Amino acid sequence: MIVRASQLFLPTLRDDPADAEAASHKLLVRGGYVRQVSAGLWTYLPLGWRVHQKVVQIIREEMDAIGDQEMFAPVLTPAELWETSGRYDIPEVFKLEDRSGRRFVLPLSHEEAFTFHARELQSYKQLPQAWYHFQTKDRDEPRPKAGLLRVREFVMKDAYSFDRDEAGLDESFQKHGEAYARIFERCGLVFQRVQAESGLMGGSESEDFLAPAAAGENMLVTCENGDYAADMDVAQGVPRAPEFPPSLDAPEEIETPGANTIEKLAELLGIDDAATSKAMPVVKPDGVLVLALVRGDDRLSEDKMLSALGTDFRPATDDEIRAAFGASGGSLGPVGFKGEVVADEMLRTGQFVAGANRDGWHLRGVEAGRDYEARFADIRATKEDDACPVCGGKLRVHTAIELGHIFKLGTRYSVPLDATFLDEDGSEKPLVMGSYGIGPGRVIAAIVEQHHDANGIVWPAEVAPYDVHVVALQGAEEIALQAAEAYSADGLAVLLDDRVARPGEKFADADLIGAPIRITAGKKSLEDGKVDVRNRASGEETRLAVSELGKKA
RNA sequence: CGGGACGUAGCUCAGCCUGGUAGAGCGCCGCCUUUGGGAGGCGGAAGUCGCAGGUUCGAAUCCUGUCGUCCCGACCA
Repeated sequence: MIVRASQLFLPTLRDDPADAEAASHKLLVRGGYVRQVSAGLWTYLPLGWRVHQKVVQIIREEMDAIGDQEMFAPVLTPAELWETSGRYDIPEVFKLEDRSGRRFVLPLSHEEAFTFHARELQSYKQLPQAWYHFQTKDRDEPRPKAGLLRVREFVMKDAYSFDRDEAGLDESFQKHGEAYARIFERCGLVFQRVQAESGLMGGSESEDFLAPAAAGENMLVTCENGDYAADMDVAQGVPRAPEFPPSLDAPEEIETPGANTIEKLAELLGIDDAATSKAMPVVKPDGVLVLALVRGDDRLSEDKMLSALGTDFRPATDDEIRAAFGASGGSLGPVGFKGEVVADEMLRTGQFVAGANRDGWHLRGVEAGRDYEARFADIRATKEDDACPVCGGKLRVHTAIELGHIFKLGTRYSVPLDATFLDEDGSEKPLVMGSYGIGPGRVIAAIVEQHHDANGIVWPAEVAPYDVHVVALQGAEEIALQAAEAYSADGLAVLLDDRVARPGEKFADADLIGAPIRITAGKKSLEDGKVDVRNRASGEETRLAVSELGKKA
């Protein structure tokens, strides 16, 4: 196939768009791949849609390879299904009505619709089943960002598996995880498969596929030795051991004027900040105040705290703090606090400096169990330079893009939507479900984040919009066309730049667009019948006769 | 939803502080010249300065409101 640039809607831009910061955002807009319609709403222009279709095709092939069946469910979904599943009141759900007032939602994923169809599964003999589709998802995101990375409407490949039991689900889950790894490998991505936070809506277990990238929204923790990777929200790094001062038989009050941060406190007392504790009062939805306690050099992980409490929470207000402790933030501690204390595991042993619940005073020698009672849980956030829980190596933290997420849903949807089957023993059981999602648009953004240079995009071969970009310089149009035809005859997609433009402009656009191979036909070609073949990624260039071109070159 | 920034030509921006005939570069159209890394010349088209009020003889400029976009945070099946 040969496409002529002179006929193509390919609006490349010389300048970065003013509102872009992420590399993928800038380059996809500049390269004429996508355009923004409104916040979080994007049109794929011809080149962008070609890349999207390539990613879709890779996903389709790998899903089909594990036996998943492609189908297609509507976007518009009756509200009742969502009320039944309990997801109708999620703030991100777009809601609308038809002319007679019947209510609908625009799904943020299709669990309800697919579970609705799974009601037609009746016997264990039909199981397992796995179905998928590529369909538009709408989400009323509070803050779309970074071009294609977080949008309000996008195509998602979402798959749903239906098994008779947990063992079957484990198998389906594993199969999909392996297919996902193959998909991202074929897309040329560097990624990590990690345990993820299941979230309030999810089931029992979930895993993320994270691609390290400068513009990511997730935090990926990896070991320098490559034997540990986890999402920051659930990572269990091992912090260094504190240098404790000599132990005391009982806590001792000490005046610490102005020391309202851990930094100032450690400096004032001349101690290791890891030998202090930090108190953070939080309030549960029922109004009960709980004291979260972590080591002075640690930060509270809100996700872990959420799991430990089993409920949402918010920071306490200054008034609430004063009422409960008789002191202000900066001098708070667990000793004497009449309420629940959730302390990080790191505070289980040792004596720490803690706030005295008296402004300007602290206690040293505070020991859990002796001086206060606490429920222990892992509530500290893992941080850079923590030790790897597997090998003790150093942990590194990177920003990363969530490429895909696979969930064990269990019976989260089959029970409320009454999707059951008859098992071998004649008993009626709910289907055991998994769900598996990939956003091709986000995959594209991640590829660009990982594959670009100062001049533009450097597409991995399997997802490039065109395999070959032929630059026809003035006078060499005929030989350029021959070169294009040589590749096209081998089944490759060719972009032929036949525009009336100067060489520099064509080269710059070719670099920006990022096809793997660039062919240049110029006046030298008229003399020797050869063209320049340039590798976009390496910059290597060779001269070949037109007769030598094609897949082999 | 909290904090911040920005809305002027297709794009990137200046002008606003200190009110007085709307600007530049790139792009676009025509002609000429040039042609292996975003050339040059001449001529031309193109903006109700986001929108609505207000102040003023006069508002892109000052004030108020509102909408939009981006960034940080919260949120994120």
